[in-house]
Parts: sequence; C-alpha cells; structure tokens
Amino acid sequence: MNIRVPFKEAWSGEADCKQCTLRESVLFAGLRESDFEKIHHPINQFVLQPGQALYRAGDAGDRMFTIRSGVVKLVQYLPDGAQRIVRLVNTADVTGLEALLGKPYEHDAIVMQPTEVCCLPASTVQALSKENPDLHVELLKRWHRALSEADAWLTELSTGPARQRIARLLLRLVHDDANPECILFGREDLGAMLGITTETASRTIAEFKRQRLLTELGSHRYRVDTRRLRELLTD
Amino acid sequence: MNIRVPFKEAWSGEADCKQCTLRESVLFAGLRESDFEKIHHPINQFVLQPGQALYRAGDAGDRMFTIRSGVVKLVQYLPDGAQRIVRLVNTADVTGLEALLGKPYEHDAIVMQPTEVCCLPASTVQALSKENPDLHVELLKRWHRALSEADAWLTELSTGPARQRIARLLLRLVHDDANPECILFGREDLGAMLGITTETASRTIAEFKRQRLLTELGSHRYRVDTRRLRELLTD
DNA sequence: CGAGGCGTTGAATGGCCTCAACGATGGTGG
DNA sequence: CCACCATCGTTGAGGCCATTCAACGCCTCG
Repeated sequence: MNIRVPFKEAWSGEADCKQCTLRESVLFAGLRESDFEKIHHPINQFVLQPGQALYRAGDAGDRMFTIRSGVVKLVQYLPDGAQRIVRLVNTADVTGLEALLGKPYEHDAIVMQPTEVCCLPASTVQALSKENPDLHVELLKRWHRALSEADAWLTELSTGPARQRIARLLLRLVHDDANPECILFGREDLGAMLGITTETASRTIAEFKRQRLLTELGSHRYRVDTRRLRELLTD
Repeated sequence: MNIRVPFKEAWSGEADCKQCTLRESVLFAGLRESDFEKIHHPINQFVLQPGQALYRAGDAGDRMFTIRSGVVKLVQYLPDGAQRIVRLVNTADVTGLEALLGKPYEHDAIVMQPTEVCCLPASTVQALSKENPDLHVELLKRWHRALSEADAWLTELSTGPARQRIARLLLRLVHDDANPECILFGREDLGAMLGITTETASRTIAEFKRQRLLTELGSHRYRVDTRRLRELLTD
C-alpha cells in the first residue's frame, strides 16, 4: 500500500541550521557557533506526500528526523496483522530517537499530510551531544515528551467507550480554544488510533455531526464545540 | 486507600553504590572511580510494602528511583475518576525520570509487592551526567526502554478482545519459557492494565483455569501453558 | 465472631463488531 | 468531457462480547 520513496525523489535542499526558521523550538536550539563547525555531513531536507514512509519498523536506525511541518503517524503491528497508531509526530517534534542508541526503528513512520522533514544523521547528533550539555538536555526533553504522549494516548484515547475516546481526541486536536477548529483524519486512521473499528469511528463522528458537536468546514476541516464535548466527558 | 509513607519509616540503610549487587545492570553501571567521589548526598535505600506510594502524580520531582527488587505500577487518572495502569517498573528499572528535567511526576507509583528501592537525588544524577557520557547514554537507554514498554502496552495490551489482551499479558509475565510460571495480580489491577472491568478479568482468568491454560500454584502463582496461549493469539 | 476485601458467578442490557450494501467523491483514461 | 473505477464514508441488521448491577462464598484480620 504505502510505498517507500527513495529519498532522492523527495530531496528539497540542504538545510542551513543556523538560519532555521524553527531554530527556537528545534533540537538544535542550544547549539553554539562552534558546534556548527562540527557538522560535517550536510543536513538534508525532504518533502513527503501522504502515505509515504519516513522509515519502517526494523530498518537500521541511522538517522533521526525533525518534522518542520505536517503530521506523521507512528504505527505498530501485531502478529495477526492488526495495527495500532501509537503516536502522532507534529511540527517541531523529533522522531526516530531510537537511532541515537543504534537500535532499529520500532514503528512505521507514515506521513499523513504533506510534510517537510530534516534528516539528522545519528552520528552527527551523537558527536555533538557528547560535548554539548544543552543538546543533551534537549534530547532528554524530546524523549520525555514522547513518553508523556504515549501515556496520554493510553489513558485518554484507549480508555472508556468509543464516544469518549473520540471526544478526547477531538479536544486534543484543537490547539486554539478561541478558534476551535481541527483537521480530522480518515476513519480508518481514527479507528487505529482509538482501538475501535472504522465503522464505529464513522458512526460516532456522524452522530456528533448530527448533534452539532462537529460542523464540517470542508476538506477534512471541522469546527468543534469544545464546551459541550467536555460536558460529555464529565457526565 | 493507598497511604503515603514518610520515607523515614521505610528507611533501610545507606547504599554503597560501588558494591551494589545490581551494579552490572543499574543506571550507574558506567561510573568511574572518580565519579563516586562526586556523590555528596548519600544514596538512601528503602523497603516499601504493597499499596504504598513511591511518589504521587503532581509531586515535585526531585529524585529518581532504582528498583532493586519487586514491582511498581505507574497509574494515571482521568478527570472522571477512571484509572489506568500505564506501565510496570521491574527490578533494575529506573522510574521518576521526569525529575531529571525538574518536572513533577506524571504518575502515582504504587508498590505491588514488597519492594526495595534506591533513591537517587536528581541533582546528583544531573551533576554526574554532565561529565560522564556513559551515564548519559545509560539515561537515554532507560528512557528508550520506558517508551518501548509504553508502546507495547498500547499495541499488545490495549488492542483486541479481552481474551487476547489477557493472553498477551500472561505471555509477557512469563520470563523463562522453560519454567513458564508467573505471579498474577489482583483482578482490579488486571482490569486497570488492560482497559477492561474487574469482572471481565475475573471471568476470563477463571475460564483460562478451566481450560487448563492456567494452573494455580498458590499465593498468586500460576503455571502458564504458553504454547496453547500463543495459538489462541494467531487463530 | 463479625466485618471487610477479594474473587467468582449470574442475568440482563447495551455497545461494539461483523458482514454487507450503497452513495459520494475524485482521479484516470477513453 | 464524460464514463468508469477505486476509495472512502455512511448506514443497516444481527449477533457477540463486555459492562452493569447484584449476590454469594472465601479468606484474613481485628
């Protein structure tokens, strides 16, 4: 289904980390002038399209990825073929941290929207982090963040009846409470995130629309009635 | 229900990390002779009894804990009171890593069996890790391990029907395939781990016993028919 | 001996899954 | 430009599985 793309086809340039527009929030935020001189391998940038894989579970982990824009899903599979989306990776997040320890990737990382990524060779990050404690701390923060996310997915998105799970997911997807909009995923992905079937996901979303908890704005965009959704969770 | 215990009551001595019997597998495995001199605060050891809390969600995170023996559950709560066990911490694992970043703990850490712990002040670990890259890597490994566990709990223990979840949990609890025994938890904890009710947990365990997939050995110990359990997962 | 905690079991309900059909949408090729 | 097909979302019917509420036995402990 999802085709792995030779990175060449998606290559979109060589990054200038010093000038990076995400510099504030990005892994390399704490780098000093002198550190940049130690980056010998160029940092490449890519653009990927929905359905393409950033990496696959089991691949030798030799690089990490900073998401500059877009969304990536991390997918794990059970022996019987069942799949579960374990986490989402958003703008300014780093994924593929396993590479830092020389371990193979543990998920399929599959792009859900057009996505720009920077590709950080594990060896480069290893070398830099040996001498720069700030980067060190920054790495721990990323790992902490991933773990918090993982725990939240378990308690919020895999607990209770389907309506509550969907409600919690929607509230999670709305970043700005003043402008409560979000982009919703395909029903299959919804199911894989919440541990329910695509039909149940579809039915519940449809029901929310009828109850005007959701208003469709076109092209997968929805307005969310956060207040009533929250009520639904406390009753 | 679970009472927080002033650590004084459980205090069982001051650790000599150099002579630690877990030295091989423990966080401080990579420490050099010279590093030990930098440990100014003593490393305290404690013994806790089932039901006691190592720490509580929201507590200021100022120390991390190495489990020397026993099992600790990490619990998260939903606003409506529902609770979920998100991970277990076993012998030689470290918990409370949040403290390293100065963040409050994110779970209740509650002891399930009589448990020995070492208490590592966050400041000590921070200081040591600034200068010792081995400890640095060791920390990343712990974090990686926690994250892998978290993902596995989601895909293996929170996916599919109750029977499969329990089967997967049992297989996970058996460490030695040649001697397939495990210690089983209370039904309430089982439910909280798997996202099912205590009744369903009880019913399923009882059914497994009737089918001789499980044989009770007394005091929560069970013999597990790993082969037939695995078959159950692939059909 | 009584009380409370824990595991088990029953009956009934309801929610979710399965299987199936159908409409809408969007991209492709004639 | 339109017919065609594939994909995706929706909806229905039926059945199973898990939940809910309840009762009961067992054990430990005060």
